[in-house]
Order: sequence, then C-alpha cells, then structure tokens
Amino acid sequence: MGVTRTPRGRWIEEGLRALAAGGPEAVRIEPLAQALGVSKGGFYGYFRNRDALLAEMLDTWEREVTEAVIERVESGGGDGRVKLERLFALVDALDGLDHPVTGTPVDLAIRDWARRDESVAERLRRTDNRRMDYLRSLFRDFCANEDEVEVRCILTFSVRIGTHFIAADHVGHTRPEVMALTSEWLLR
Amino acid sequence: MGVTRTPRGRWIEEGLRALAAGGPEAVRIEPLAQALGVSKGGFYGYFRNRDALLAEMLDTWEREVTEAVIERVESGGGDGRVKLERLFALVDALDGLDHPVTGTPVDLAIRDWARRDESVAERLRRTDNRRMDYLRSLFRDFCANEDEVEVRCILTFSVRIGTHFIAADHVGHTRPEVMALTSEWLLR
Amino acid sequence: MGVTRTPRGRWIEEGLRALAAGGPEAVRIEPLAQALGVSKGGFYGYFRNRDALLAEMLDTWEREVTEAVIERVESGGGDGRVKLERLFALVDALDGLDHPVTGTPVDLAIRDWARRDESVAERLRRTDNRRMDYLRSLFRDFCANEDEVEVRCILTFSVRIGTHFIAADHVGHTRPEVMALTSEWLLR
Amino acid sequence: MGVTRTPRGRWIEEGLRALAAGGPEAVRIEPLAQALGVSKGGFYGYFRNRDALLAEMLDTWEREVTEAVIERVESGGGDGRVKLERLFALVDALDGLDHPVTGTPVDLAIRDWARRDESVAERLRRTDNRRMDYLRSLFRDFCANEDEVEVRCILTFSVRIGTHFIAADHVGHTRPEVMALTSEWLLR
DNA sequence: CATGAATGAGCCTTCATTCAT
DNA sequence: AATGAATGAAGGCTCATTCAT
Repeated sequence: MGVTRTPRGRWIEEGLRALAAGGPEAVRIEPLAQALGVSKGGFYGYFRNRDALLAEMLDTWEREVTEAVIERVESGGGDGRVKLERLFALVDALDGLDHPVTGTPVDLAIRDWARRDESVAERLRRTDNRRMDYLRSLFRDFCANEDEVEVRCILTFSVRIGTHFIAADHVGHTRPEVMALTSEWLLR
Repeated sequence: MGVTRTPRGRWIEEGLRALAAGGPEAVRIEPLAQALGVSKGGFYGYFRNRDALLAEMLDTWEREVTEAVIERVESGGGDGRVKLERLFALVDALDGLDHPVTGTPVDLAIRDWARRDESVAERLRRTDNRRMDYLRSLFRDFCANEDEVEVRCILTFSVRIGTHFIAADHVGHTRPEVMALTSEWLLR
Repeated sequence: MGVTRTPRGRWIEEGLRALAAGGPEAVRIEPLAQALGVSKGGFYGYFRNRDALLAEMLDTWEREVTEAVIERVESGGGDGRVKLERLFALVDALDGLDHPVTGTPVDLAIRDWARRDESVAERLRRTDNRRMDYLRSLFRDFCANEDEVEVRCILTFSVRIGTHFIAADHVGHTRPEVMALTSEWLLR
Repeated sequence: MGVTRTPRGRWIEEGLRALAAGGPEAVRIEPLAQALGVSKGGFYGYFRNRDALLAEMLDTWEREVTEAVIERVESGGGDGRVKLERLFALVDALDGLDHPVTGTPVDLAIRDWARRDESVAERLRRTDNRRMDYLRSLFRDFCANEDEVEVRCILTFSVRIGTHFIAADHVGHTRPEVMALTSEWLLR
C-alpha cells in the first residue's frame, strides 16, 4: 500500500527512482524499461511520451507527499511543541529510508529541478506552502510574535533542506547531533 | 578579475555558465563551442575530454569561491557581529548578480551535483568547511557556548542555501524581508 | 448505397479515406482503429494483415468505380455528344464531392500508387480500359476516323486527370473555365 | 556537370532518387546513408534535419527543371510549330532517361506530393507557370485565338503528364504512337 | 470476436569523440 | 592549434503484429 502496483504505477515509481538518483535527465525510457523487465515500446501504451511520464511522476509526488507526513504527526496528539518534536523525528526517519515516492532524494531532486522549470516550481510552491502553513500552526502554539513564527518556520524548513545540500563537517559533533541541537534551539 | 581570458579559461567560464543554467548534463561541447564562436573539434586541443573540462570547472570554482567573499568581509574591519552583517549583505548582493564563476547559480548547481557524485561532494566539503570555519570564527566573537556557535553556523548557512530551494510564500512579508528578520535573529 | 456498413466494410472505407488523404503509407492501422472507435487489435479479426486490407480496398474501388459513372451517363439517353457532355458534367460534380470510395482523391492516389506497384498498376489498367472503351464508343458516334477517336479519348482522359496534377494558372480565365473551353473543343 | 558531386549534393541527389522511387515518405536518412556508403550521423553535418533535405531537394529541382528544357528547345531556332515539335521530342527522350533531378519520375512524384503539401504546391505552381508561359508563346505563333491557345496549352501539358498516370491500352496502337498522333493533332 | 498489453524493428536526432588537413 | 567531416552509440518515438484473456 502506498507503493503502486499497476503497470502504469510501476513506470511512475521507477521514474521517480531515476529522478532521485540522477535528476530529470536521468529519467530515460530505455533504462526504465530494462529495470522493469519490459520492452521500451510498451511504455507508449501507458504514456503519450516522456513528458507525460514526468508530469505524472510529479502528480504522484505532489499527491502523496502532502498527505503522508502531516497525518502521522497529527495522529499522535499533543501541543505544538510535542508535534514539532514528532515531526522532526519523523523527517529524520524518512531521511534514513528510501521510499521511491516520498523519500527525501525525490524531494531534493524536485527542488533542484524547480530552479530550472517553472511548471515544476509551481508544484513545489503548492506543496511547500502547505508544509509551511502546517509549520506555522505548530509554532504559533508557543510563539506569540508572528514575525518570530515566520523566522522559526523558515529556519526549520531551511535547515531540514539545507542539511542535504551542505557538505561541511562539524567540530566535536556529527551532523545528526548538530541537527538535534538545532531542533532544540528552534523549539526554545 | 574573475572573468578569464585565455582560450582555455573561456571554455571553463562558458562551461560554468552552462552548469549554472542546466546542471552538469547541460555542459555540452557543441553549444559551448557555438557560444564561443569556435568549432567543437578545437575543444580537444585544450581538454582531454568532457570530464576533464568538468574537473577544471570545479577547480576554478573551488579556487575562486573561497578567496572572493572572505577577503571582502575581512577588509572592512569591525567585530564578528559587524562582519556577519557585512557578510549577509554581500551574499544578498551576490544573489542578485550573475557572475559566471562565483555566482549563486553555480554554487547551487554544484550542491545538487555533489549529491550524485562523490568527487564533487569532496570538493564541496572542502569549500564548505572553509566557509563554516570562517562563520564559526565570527560567531565566537559574541557567543561563548560552542554548541550554540555550531547551531548558529548551520542555521546561517542553511537558510542562505535553503532559501533557493524552498518555494513557500510568506504571510505579510516578502522572502527578503523574512531573510532580514532571520539574520537579525541569528545575530541576537 | 456506396457507404458500406459491415465492420469489415467500415475498415475498407476508412482505409480508402486515409489513402485519399495521404497515399498508401498513410493507411495505418492505429489511426484507422481510432477513427472507427475500436481497438487496433480487432483489425486482425477481419484482415490477415495490412496488405490484405490494401488489397481489399483496391477490390472495392475497382468494383464500385466502374459501375457508378457509366450507368448514370447511359441512363439519360441521347447520342454520343450528349452523353459526353453529361459525362463531363458528372465528373465535374464528382470532383466537388468527397465520396470515400468513388471520389476523385482516391482515384488520384491510386494512380500515383500504380506508378510504384505493379499489382496496383494492373488493377488500374483494368478500370482505365473499361473507361476508355466507353469513351471510344461515345466518340465514335460523331467521329469516323479511328485514329482521331483515339486521340480525342486520350486527350479527354488526360485533361480530366492532368488538371489535378498541374498547378499552372491561366490568363484571363479560371481553371474551370479553361476546362469548359477544352470540353467544347474536344466535342467539335 | 548536372550531377552534383559535393557531399551535400550527393545527399540531395540520392534523396531525389528516393523521392522518385517511393514518394516523400521514402526519403529516409538511414537508407540514403547506406546508399551513399556513409554513416547516417554524418547527414546532420550538412542538413539541420530531414525537412531541410526535402526543402533543398525541391530547391534543386525547381532550379534545374526550368533552365534545362526551354534552353535546349530555343537553341535550335525555328518557328513555334518547329519548337513545339522539338519540345515534344525532347520530353519523350527525357521520359526514357532517368536523370536523378530532371527525370520524369521526380516530376511526377512532386506533382503527387503537391496535392498534400501546400508549400510543395506553391513551388510546383511556380515551375508550371513558367512552363505554361513558354507553351503559350509557342502556340501563339500559329494560333491567333487566345482561348484556343489556352486550350491547346492545357491539353498539351495534360497529355504529357496524364500519360504517366493513365494505364489504358489502345486499339491497334501503342501508347507512343497515340502520343505522336495527339501531338500532330495539337499542332494542326 | 474484441481488447489490452507487449514486442521489436525502424526511424529521426543528438552528442562525445576521432582524425586528416 | 583549429577546422570540417565522419562515426557510433544512445535515446525518443511509431507502428505492424502477436497473444492471452
């Protein structure tokens, strides 16, 4: 469940895997067909062309990425601070896994893609706004100043994204340890 | 200064421009030759192959990106807080410009590239460590706790990178305004 | 009458339509199936392969094209000259219509096709001989010299075909006007 | 001379040969390359794409087909009737040869193509108008009535084109004999 | 019978690379 | 060094055909 099983869905899933691994240019029909153990010609029974696959990959991602996390954070109950802690833990766990659709690598690949393709940027804007709205609602629980809420939100979001794009080492700490310290700091 | 003038350097510069615009896959010999007004065959007089160009592009970037900013921040004098403010202003200015080597788009493209290529990741680690070291030295000026220095560093760095990869809108503010609020907050 | 209604006939009719519009290469199973609102796999329930359809299209055309015109010319009565006038008027009318089987575009497409395929040429020879025989019988009504009959026949036939393959403009006349003058001249 | 020898010209010539033999759809890069004994990739050093080749084929044809015949007819001198006789003989000879550019098969293929492609039709209109203008000038030499000139022109042109698209046999004559009779008749 | 799925050959095109000049 | 030409691999796409259901 979650992992699509229809042949159409298998192309999409494999496409997202390729996207995560090598960016949109790496989503090539022939290697995908080979990975699925079918002939490349069969692809066109499901999708009009490569662009249609890319679009459906993004559709799938946009649909799944928003439902997944928020529900699981909300389901646990508690106040904003508790939920944020749960959110951070959940995101940490997600980084470790390798889900073909909701996994972090797909997210990062789409972020880079969005810098070059306005239609992708628009989709990202939609999902990022939904995430940011949720973040705001949690921070407001213990943070009265609206500006500060916004600052904490962008910092929280940035550090969770930025950590994957920054290669620096830390003195006396591992990156996860610094992330943990940072999370504490943002929840003060 | 910065813009190289040797024929070899012109290939590198044009390659970095292509990298910034479309990622490493967009660095293609023929369009580069066309942009330089020479034949693509000539490329191989300067570089063994495409990979050699990519390597030299990274060499050039690594060399230039570290010298540039720190020197200009230091040259102005003042304490850590003052220098950080200057640094932030400088980075903001850089985002607006479009320097073919030290410009932000090249930086972002290399960060995404590093996620897929370990040799690129290693170069990025070197430059990020140098930047992080410098950041640390500035934050230590007014922040005694080492852990907090580390937290402020990663937050500072993350928000400056993350802002380019995050598409969310803000309530009652533009992104630059939120960035300004964030900078204040990090310098408290 | 003319428009076939059996499923088999509908493939043939649609095939002729495609032939008229784009030549034999344009007779492609998939677009035909789409135009008929059925799946392309079903095609092979009626025809062994594409060539079988092409053959049956030609069968249909050969059968219908000969019956149609002559009967209608004869049915009106009169001498040869009168019948030729009626024939010319009929052909002019046919050029304006767009019958999927007996329409002029199909005729022209088959004529071009015959230049490249001997089996098509043979069918065309059969139908052209029947038409020519009929033409001869009409011209003989008012033209004693056998050679001149032959000349008038080939001229009559040629000008009715050639007009569709010649793109020249005329001085002070439209093409239909010149055709009318030509018809008069041939009936002198 | 006449047959182009530059590599570019060889592609065009081979393309026209394919056009004559199988229509525009038969002009395929790979078979052409094979016929020329080069790799298909090399094609793109000379032409942007297949359409560019088709266009240049038509350019070449349009250029050569107009110069060729008229000059040779004029060079012999004589009055209109004499020139027309020479023209008919020349066209007959051309039908027998197989020149890759000015040969009759190319002409016929282009005529059929023009029925489906307006840009081809326009080129054909240009060349046909030039030929028709020349025909008119010759017929006017011994035919005072303008309408009759026009009739003789379209009949002359039609029969020369139509003969290749009509498959009928003749009674007691071969086609060339009927053509000869027809020519006499048109020159009366 | 009809359908959906799959296949494989063939086509156009791009591109890194080589090489003679 | 630089150019123009050529190569070969790879990729996107179309299409006739087959086959299980």
